[in-house]
Amino acid sequence: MSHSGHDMPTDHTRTAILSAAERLYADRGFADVTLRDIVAAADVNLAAVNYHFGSKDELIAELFVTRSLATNRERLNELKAAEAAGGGRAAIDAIFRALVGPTLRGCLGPDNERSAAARFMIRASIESVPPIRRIKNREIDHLRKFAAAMRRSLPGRDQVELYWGLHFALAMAHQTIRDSERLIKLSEGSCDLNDVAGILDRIVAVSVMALTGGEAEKKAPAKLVARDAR
Amino acid sequence: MSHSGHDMPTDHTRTAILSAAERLYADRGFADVTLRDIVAAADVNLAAVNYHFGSKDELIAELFVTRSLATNRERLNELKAAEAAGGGRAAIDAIFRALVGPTLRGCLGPDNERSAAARFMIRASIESVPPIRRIKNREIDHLRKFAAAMRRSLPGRDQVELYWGLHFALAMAHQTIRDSERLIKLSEGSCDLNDVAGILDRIVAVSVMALTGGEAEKKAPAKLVARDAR
DNA sequence: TTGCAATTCAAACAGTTGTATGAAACTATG
DNA sequence: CATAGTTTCATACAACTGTTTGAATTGCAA
Repeated sequence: MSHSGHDMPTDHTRTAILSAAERLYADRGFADVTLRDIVAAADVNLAAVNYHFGSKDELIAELFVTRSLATNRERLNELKAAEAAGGGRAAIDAIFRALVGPTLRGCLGPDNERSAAARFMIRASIESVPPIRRIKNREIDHLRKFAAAMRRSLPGRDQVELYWGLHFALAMAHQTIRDSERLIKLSEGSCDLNDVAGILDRIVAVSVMALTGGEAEKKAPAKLVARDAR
Repeated sequence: MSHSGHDMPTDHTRTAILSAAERLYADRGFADVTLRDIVAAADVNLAAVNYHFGSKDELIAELFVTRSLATNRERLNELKAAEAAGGGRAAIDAIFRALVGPTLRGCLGPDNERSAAARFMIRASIESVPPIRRIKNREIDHLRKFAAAMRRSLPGRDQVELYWGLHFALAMAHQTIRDSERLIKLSEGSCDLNDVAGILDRIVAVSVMALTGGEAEKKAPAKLVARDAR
């Protein structure tokens, strides 16, 4: 069989390249990972990359598209669930949780398979390499769905405030993943980066406060100050 | 004259290389800027880089060290001023302002000279290139001074909370600089990235809230919700 | 001017990159 | 078995990287 060759049940070489490339890119960034590094890690021939993917850029693009769709699906699932539970209007903290939870759990969690995938996405969001830049415009449309959910959740708020809240939530989550090393060194280990649920609570709580401001927090989204004692 | 050659009054070639490199690195990142790009922009000979700096890495290192010292000095000046004004204990919002203000103004402000310098520093904090990685450990010591100031400002707080506050403040500032384009696109221009003072107020206000939690905000650090109408 | 060091320059260097090639090895059908 | 199609492999290629070289050019002092 395999006349067209894009869905062989066990396309060993292809998947070996994909997972090796994802892990290497996640660990060392796009800049200093060469095709020869990838094929060495995957234990396949150099020409296999161009044979199966056409070019290095197309390999990166396929990696990014796959993971991007998976992450977006996961986030939207959480969002839909939250909106269904709230009868069309999700609580604002649930929206933030759906937005940053999947990536945060993926990057900081113990599962190493997911970790490579999530860290790859963080790399992709930072190091702007051409094949990814071309695709990444779709992410705006994805975020717009969260902005819409926030509008439904807090209909009174100025939209600008909502955008800033979204922006800050993503900022805190991404920086925590990207630069966790600095936080650990700075705090000399007293900030526990393994407590993913705690970190998620913390980021969500600050994001909610950024929106609800000094007002009485109506929904008691998370126990912020009581959290640190862990 | 010029026997040792490190302080010629008008070392045209050297400074031309430095400023061209800084601008290119700031705009396009370290990955895809070659020495030939730099010398073309600076309008000097290719060999000049190795003659004046020894190697590409040493050029990057000099650029980073210079800007890093300048930024740190600027931040510490603001911090000292705030602590002096408060009699040894700066207000927490003033500490945050000293921490993220210089970079934020430098990157988002209208001044193009400073802009290249500040955006270069952001690049350096993201794309981890070897010559910079070796130096960047000192930044921890620099941040420690701000952690100490925060401890003096809020002596009751758990230190872990302070570290997270510091971390989140930097996260919001950096992401705002790095990914301002996405925020503009997402908000369809309704988030005004030219209002640097407003953005600074906003980041400081959220950072303070992250620390002071749901309690009554004792110092009314900034008018958060009233800001957006501009 | 002469002489000498500092600087600039064009050219070439060795190494690495992504990609292409054509022969070999494999796979499964006739 | 034979044969056609797919996949692998070693190897070569052209382009580009940072760096070096040695000859020109400059600038200034004696």
